Amino acid sequence: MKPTYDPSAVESRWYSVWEDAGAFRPEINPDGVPYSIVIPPPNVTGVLHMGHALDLSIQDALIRRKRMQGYAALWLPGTDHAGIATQNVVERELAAEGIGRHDLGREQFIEQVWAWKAKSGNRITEQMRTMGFSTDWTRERFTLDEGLSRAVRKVFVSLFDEGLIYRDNRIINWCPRCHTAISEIEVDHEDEVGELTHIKYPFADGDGSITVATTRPETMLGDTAVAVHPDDDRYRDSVGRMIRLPLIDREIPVVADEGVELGFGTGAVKVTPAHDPLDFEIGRRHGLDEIQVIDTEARITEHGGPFRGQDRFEAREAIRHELKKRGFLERIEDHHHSVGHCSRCGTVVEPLLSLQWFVKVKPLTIPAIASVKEGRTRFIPKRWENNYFHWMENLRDWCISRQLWWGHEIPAWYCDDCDAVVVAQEPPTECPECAGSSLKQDEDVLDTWFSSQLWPFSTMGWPESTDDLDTYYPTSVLVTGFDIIYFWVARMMMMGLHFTGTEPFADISIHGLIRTADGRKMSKSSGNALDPLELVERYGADPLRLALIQAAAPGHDVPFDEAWVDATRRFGNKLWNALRLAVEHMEIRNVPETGGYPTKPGPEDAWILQRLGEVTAEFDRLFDDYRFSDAYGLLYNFAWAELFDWYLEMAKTALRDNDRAPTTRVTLGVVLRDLLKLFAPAIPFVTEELWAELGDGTLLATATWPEPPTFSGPAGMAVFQDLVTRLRRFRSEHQISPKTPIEVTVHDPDGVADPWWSEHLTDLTGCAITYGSPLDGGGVSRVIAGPVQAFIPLEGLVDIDAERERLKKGLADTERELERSRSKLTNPSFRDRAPAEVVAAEEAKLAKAEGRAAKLHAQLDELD
RNA sequence: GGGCGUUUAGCUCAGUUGGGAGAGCGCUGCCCUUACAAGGCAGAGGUCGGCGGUUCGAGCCCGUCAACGCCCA
Repeated sequence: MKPTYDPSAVESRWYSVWEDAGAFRPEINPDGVPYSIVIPPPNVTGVLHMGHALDLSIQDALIRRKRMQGYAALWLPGTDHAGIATQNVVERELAAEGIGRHDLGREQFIEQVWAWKAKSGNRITEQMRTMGFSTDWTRERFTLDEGLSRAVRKVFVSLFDEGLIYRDNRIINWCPRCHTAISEIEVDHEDEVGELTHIKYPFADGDGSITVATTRPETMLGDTAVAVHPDDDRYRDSVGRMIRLPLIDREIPVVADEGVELGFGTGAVKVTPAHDPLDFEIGRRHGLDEIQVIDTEARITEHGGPFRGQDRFEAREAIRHELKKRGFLERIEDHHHSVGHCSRCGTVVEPLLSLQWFVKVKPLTIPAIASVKEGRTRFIPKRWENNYFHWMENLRDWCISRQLWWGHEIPAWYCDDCDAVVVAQEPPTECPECAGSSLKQDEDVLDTWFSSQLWPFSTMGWPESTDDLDTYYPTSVLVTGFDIIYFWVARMMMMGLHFTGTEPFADISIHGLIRTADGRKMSKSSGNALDPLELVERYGADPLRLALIQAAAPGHDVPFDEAWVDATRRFGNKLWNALRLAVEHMEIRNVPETGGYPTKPGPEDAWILQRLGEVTAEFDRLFDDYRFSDAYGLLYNFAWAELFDWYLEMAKTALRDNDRAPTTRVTLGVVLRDLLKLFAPAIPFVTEELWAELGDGTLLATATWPEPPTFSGPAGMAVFQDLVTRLRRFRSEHQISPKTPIEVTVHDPDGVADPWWSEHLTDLTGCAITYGSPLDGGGVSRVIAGPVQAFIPLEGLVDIDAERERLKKGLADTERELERSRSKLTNPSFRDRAPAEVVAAEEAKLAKAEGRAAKLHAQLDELD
């Protein structure tokens, strides 16, 4: 074994071994209880980012542990087709060659996208392999696979037949750069300082005017009314009068509508039904014309008169200028408001009146809300369910059609002869209304989320009735970031319940976002994003995984500091060397994969075995509660602070004794084995490599989960450790070199010290130990550990005054403890009301402190 | 405006049945002890945001104020 841990050497070796062994397939545990997770499918265009790394590290830990526990554990991988993102990527590549997608035509363009996917689409899955994630690649899925596409068509048609999908003219969010409609939640609202333009709208009869305020003066071209609140006294007399729209000279009415916000601007608002959702509703209520003045390129249409052809922002300035020139502009003031941007490309979204397909979501939300309310699916941490409820309860219909080419084509056909709309899973040959054969399919595709909302069951074969669907659906847990609870989790709940009659997952484990060390959001554009693969190169995949898992408290954001990866890599080195000590210097090899615990462990062996049992139980409890960071924190500290710092050192001593060596060797073997097993779900590579050195030739990835039997360690262990620490501190405080021998007489009136102590004490503290009566005299001091005292002749070692100071400091500390205990115990209501065991514990504490104080007093007297 | 969250050691954060505050990094002193100097040993450092309340007892429960953050409108 190399003297230092080299992650890259270790990590290149194991992935193919595991895969070849079929370790990632649930069939490896043919009799196991099913346990399943579907991966949140990353974009096929994407590369692995820190968020994926965290999300997948958690899932891998879950699935690897369950696999070791004997479950038929399925972790199903795959990617989604990411409609807009992928189309953008390919269009950009073509643009570099001077080709637009319309030059190619739809069919050829789609071929290009598939070619691109074949070439670069597996990048993220390669990265997943580098990270060591144990997904079952034989079940890999893609949202555009034939089976998943069939599921999409089936769902679309069913929802249409049930009246839950409809086509209508409504205001949608249009991205003028991506040239498609997007849904509400694909719009990012950002607060911006804009300008509120106050415009004078004169009455048509020439008698006075009404002032409206708007952040978007360019939309006035499409105004078809001015609206005021019916309760607004200021405008009571204006309602019903006509206004002559400036610049356009159209006559429009003043209407009263409760949708007008009383406090905003002047209380009178211009109404542009074709370009604002609220105005649209007002328009429908009052039968107003809907005049589209901005087109899909965000340019002014022919209805915009002189401004026709101008970009919307250009037109805004031009219109302001013209209004001012003609005396209609009253004033412009700064105004904070929120502006919608396309979450994909950042372009300001344009609300447009447009004919699109929608899902009527309200009926679907009801069972999805009930599932969580009634606990059939639970969020972890629980508080995230509030966000879920809030969103579900305020959900508006979902615009699902996208004006893209890459995606699932909408299974709707329009008859040229009779205007019938045919929605069907397979292309119809003739129109069911008029029997005409001239049918044209809808040109749009569906929102990518429409297919990924089916992911937990479409990947398992639905709508076919497959073995996988029977066995692994519903899934056990969904692990994801809170940022896609709306996009994905909520919709999977609705669809799962509606189409399979069951919740798609029992638990939803929510983790936070990875942020930069100073708490900011990582983003490609600001250049502050850490690349997980680069971190893997520098520190190793295992250290990155462990750092992520340990840093991520449930549901909280993680300000990620690279220093953590460095720390976990150093832990890896520590682990490496602990195993190297055992294997190479203690010749512990061929440890059996399971069992093998010693029947008659020595006292130090029994101690570490007891701790192993306690830590394993606690680890399992934390892990089962999805508290991964706590679970691995516990294990990390057990390994380093107890096993390595104490037991390994004690084992060196025990191994010199031929009588004790065999059980110590056995103990060390099984404890290290179980430690490797417990760590394996988080750091699979290095643990597998170390097991190859320590073990019996089996694979750790498919080994059984540890269940150590109960052991009972020596009662005096805590006192022993306390004594060791205090003797070391004595050295440290007096600056006595470790090489300077110290003769210590240990006095043990209560008989807590076992014979095994002395050799360990010598090795751990460098003190020569004799048991005996207290040493008297001024030249002697002592170290006190519980009932045990160690007497140390000071001659030639330490200065008496320095020792007096040390003792006084100890006495002061003890007296503070005494004071605290006494004040509690003298309080009668404490004795009355606190549980008996708490009172007893406090009394024991007091007695201990009193004994310690008395000994310190005695010692100080003797020194004087 | 509504909802959620955060405020604990110099920094970043844990702390789920209320019973004497923890980790990583950083810092101080000593030590190259043949597994590991990517290390060992010992240590310093906290009025757990402020105020009030419940309780024998509050980082933890309740109220209130303040600062910061996220989501939604």
